[in-house]
Amino acid sequence: MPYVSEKNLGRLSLYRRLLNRLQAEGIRNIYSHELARMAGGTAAQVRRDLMAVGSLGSPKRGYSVRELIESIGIFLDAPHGEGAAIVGVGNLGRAIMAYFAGRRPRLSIVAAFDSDPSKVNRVIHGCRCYPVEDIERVVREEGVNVAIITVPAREAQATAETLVRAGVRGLLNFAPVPLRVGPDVYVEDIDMTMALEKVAYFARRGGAVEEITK
Amino acid sequence: MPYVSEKNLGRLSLYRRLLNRLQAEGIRNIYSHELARMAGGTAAQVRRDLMAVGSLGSPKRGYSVRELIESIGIFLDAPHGEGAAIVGVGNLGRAIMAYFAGRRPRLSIVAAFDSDPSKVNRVIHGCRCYPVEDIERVVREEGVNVAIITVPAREAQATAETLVRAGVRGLLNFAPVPLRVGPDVYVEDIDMTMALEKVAYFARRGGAVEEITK
DNA sequence: TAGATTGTTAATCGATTAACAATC
DNA sequence: TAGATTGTTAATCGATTAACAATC
Repeated sequence: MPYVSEKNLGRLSLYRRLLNRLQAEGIRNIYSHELARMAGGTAAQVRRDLMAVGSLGSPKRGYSVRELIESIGIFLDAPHGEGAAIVGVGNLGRAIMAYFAGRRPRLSIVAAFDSDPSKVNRVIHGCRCYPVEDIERVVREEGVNVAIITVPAREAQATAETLVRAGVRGLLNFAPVPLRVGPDVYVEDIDMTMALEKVAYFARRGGAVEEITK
Repeated sequence: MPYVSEKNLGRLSLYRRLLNRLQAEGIRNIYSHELARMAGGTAAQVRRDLMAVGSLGSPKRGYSVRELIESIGIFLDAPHGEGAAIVGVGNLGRAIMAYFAGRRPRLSIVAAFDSDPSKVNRVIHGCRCYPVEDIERVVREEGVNVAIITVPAREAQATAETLVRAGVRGLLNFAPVPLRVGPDVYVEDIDMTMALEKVAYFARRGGAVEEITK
């Protein structure tokens, strides 16, 4: 399987969503420059990205929407679907659970954890909430490989360590602190404060600096 | 004022947060390699980033924590503070309002908008909720320059256009669609689906690919 | 065929990393 | 002074962009 960079991968995820919309509209074929316009990139970049997943375009008809969705799926998705855990069922945690609920059958949140006894054992957005003491047991039992961290900053590092100990190898971190984990664990940070400060800064400076996928 | 890239700027935002914590602990000076370890980067990179804001380190004592916080602030913050608007007061919108509520005096959410009449005119997390019809009026009156978009995907583009018409020059977009705006408007996308798919992919591939600020 | 698009290679660009003299 | 750290320049790296022959 070929190597793709993080940026490539992000764009593939975006392309798939756009392609799904096109398919729903009954569109069967698409040229690289059309997809580029929708995604906010260049045609050459789209072609390069698609090459990475083994694209099969033709100069006459461009790419088959159906085939692209399929090959991106083979590339991106786990063969038999994947279940994620979420730790921290506060405002943000619940919003994220609602966001992902019933959206992607191949990548869904299958277990939630919180230290607050009043939240434990309830079912929130269709997902059972366990006490944090059960992280290791449930993660192992469910074979969970990725987790979302939405706990307060001061608990984030300990939470990450518990998850990694239980076998998690990918973390999506919403806590505004860098996590220290081993090199075999992939961490993606979503730092909303940083994002808003960036927006405010560049808005003052007069916009520009086209951002495609970041 | 010197130019900094988006990545530079993001790291500055992170450094400031780390420095604030150090200051609270009574630490007065710090070396580049110490800050680098906390932020997950290299000492050389930290020095380069700090140079951009006019750092004044000394080989003997490193950098003054107080001075760094001050010069990053001068660089990052609007001179007289800045108010942001948020459009879409659903689960995610409310969570984000809670997240930013009372946290940063220099960058706070001052107005919320929703099309649902049952939400309009209520005060949510200390912030008044207006009908979307009032966006142009309120944004102009409050001098709002940046906005957060948490509306459903199909409404995102129209929302962005309304905001830009009202004078907004920076958008933080949580809707999973690329926004088409003029080159004088800065857009930062936070795409949670893409983020989770990336984590799942690289977790399967066996982690690695150190991410510092993304 | 003619013409637009594809796959692929070469040139460009920008950011990170390495190196090192200047400094306290 | 000796030694670690700083500011700054040069080398490296990787990704994007431009170019173009091959294709339908």
